[in-house]
Amino acid sequence: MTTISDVATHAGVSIATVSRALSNYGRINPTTREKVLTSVGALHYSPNRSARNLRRNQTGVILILTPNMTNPYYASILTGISDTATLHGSAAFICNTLDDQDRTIAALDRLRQHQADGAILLSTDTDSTWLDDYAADFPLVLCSEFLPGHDIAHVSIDNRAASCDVMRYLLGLEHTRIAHLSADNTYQSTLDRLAGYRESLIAAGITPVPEYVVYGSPDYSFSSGKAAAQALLDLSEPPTAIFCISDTLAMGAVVAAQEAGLRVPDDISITGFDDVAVNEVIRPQLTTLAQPCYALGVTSATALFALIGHEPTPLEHVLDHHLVIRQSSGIKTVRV
Amino acid sequence: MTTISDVATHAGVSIATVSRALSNYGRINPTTREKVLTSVGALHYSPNRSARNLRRNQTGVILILTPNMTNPYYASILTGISDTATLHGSAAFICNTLDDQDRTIAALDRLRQHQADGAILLSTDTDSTWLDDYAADFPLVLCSEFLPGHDIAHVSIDNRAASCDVMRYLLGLEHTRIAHLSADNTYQSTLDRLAGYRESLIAAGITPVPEYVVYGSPDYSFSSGKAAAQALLDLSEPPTAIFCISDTLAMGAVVAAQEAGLRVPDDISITGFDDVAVNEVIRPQLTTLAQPCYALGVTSATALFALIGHEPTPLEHVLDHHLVIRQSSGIKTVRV
DNA sequence: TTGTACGCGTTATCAA
DNA sequence: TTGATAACGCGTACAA
Repeated sequence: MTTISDVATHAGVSIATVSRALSNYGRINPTTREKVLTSVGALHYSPNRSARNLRRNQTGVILILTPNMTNPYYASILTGISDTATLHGSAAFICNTLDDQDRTIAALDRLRQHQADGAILLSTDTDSTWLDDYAADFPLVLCSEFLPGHDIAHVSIDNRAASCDVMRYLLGLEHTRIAHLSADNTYQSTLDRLAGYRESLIAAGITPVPEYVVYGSPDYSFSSGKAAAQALLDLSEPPTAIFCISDTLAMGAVVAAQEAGLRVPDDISITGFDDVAVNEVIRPQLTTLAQPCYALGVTSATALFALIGHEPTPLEHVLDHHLVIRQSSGIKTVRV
Repeated sequence: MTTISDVATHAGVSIATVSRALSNYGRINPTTREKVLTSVGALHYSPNRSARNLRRNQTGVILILTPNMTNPYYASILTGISDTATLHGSAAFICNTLDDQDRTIAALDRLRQHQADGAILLSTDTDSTWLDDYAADFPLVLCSEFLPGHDIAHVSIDNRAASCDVMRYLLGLEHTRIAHLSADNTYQSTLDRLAGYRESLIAAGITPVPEYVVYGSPDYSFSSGKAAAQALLDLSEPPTAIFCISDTLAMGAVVAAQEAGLRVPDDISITGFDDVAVNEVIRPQLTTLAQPCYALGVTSATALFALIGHEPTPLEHVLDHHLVIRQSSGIKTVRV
């Protein structure tokens, strides 16, 4: 293990000089600096981060907590965060929490242990009130999801408005029997999308049908989407459009419709949410509400570094969304 | 920031006693121990990892380097690694390298900087000879891919044998015009699968047709698979079966075939590789060669911790694979 | 059984 | 412009 004093000896200077040469702190003779850097190269020296962190009381590391890597929705967000971290001279390390509270807490405890400067959470159930304790003491940003009424910084789209956009589109296609394929979790986004759905129906003068609201699994699995959609199609008066709150659920709905002998979008319209990359794989291609994933990542990380640097930053960041119209939706046709 | 001496003061003992109470080092009076633990709880004390790491010269962190999070193939591997790390009292942090050499090197430099005890690489191009330098100095394990002829620990299946299994299956279905949809990278797995394909043809007395070997993008993208498959279907004598070296490529091939008006598997058989979870989404469901992803992760992590602890561990771990027969393949039928 | 004191490798203050 | 030196918080010989 080569240390700073090895370099000092090799270069014939003091450790203070080596440190200065490396961190550009204070004035230093360019010639000395060169000499030091040569020694650094010759000895393959890298500063010991533990020692540096101990002294500086900061780590140059941020943590990203994600419930599952399977969800393609996170891919661009993670890239956005990583890129921004690099720009700030930090590393972004991802922790796979698998939606397990013990793992989540274990990861967040790394903050208390001075092993990371801050953390970004990629999913937050609305009952995670214990988060307040961490947010009070450490830089924390919630990405995509957040806890209303809590003073924790968060970045997301306006899910209610986005939901209304989807509904405006479907209503414009003359659909009146519109179902909502939600998920069995308490994410704020889930609640907001449901609220937007209900509001839009009422605003259009349509009485919401309770049977038209069904739920997939908490993690939006394909099979749960398929099952929930099948239940809808088995109704005596099935919907002519299904508004799904994730692309994976929508894929399940598409397959359910096809297996029921229905053509998408001729017989039934199906829309997704998020616009994940896998969408290109499924046929028909999904009409979906696109989230600005990369920007969500960048914005979250930027806010986090502001918190870390004790710079002012708003508690709430709302990013723009847009509807992407593809093949899985169309104007309502009369059944033969 | 509460430190060990705060706890010592609060408990009315010395810092040595606090340290002993926490790390179970040496003899300590149970009563004193209780007293200390009470103070620890009251003060919400957590040891400063930087200080501890500096002193112990180890971090309790391993790094996982992954080229892209989009690839569902990695999901179970990552879980296997994380679970094993937890068992060893370590945390597994994931670095998104995006297949970028600078990012990869930056991540690996964390080892030299004493910010991680070891690393697992989830993809390795065969020209990454600079890896030897790191492997010589630090615990390193290659998962799924490896560099033949280099002394770096690795865990994978026998790709050549797996390829032969796929071919034996297709040949048993009486296919003779079998194409190979490979990828434009130099992964050892890619080369091995191609070798198994060629060998099997020759062993079956079939002369390999150069036009039947086509290439998708280095990262196995859906669209590249679709394009490559289209080229195959445009041949004057198109294949009756396409052996793809990834599920994503196979999905592309399926769509290409369908758009060309072919039925899968009636008109053409298509097989994938890996058996990633998204497979349940695509119809027809893919026949594919399943890799033991979770076990690959567990085995890699176990080997890494052996290296970290200077325990003996074989350089090469070969895990079992198996063929999963689903809907995308069938017996060769005569075209009408 | 407990406490004192040194050192891990840095950074940063202060004096030269 | 440089060097000596005191922290940073913890673990652990060694002494008590």
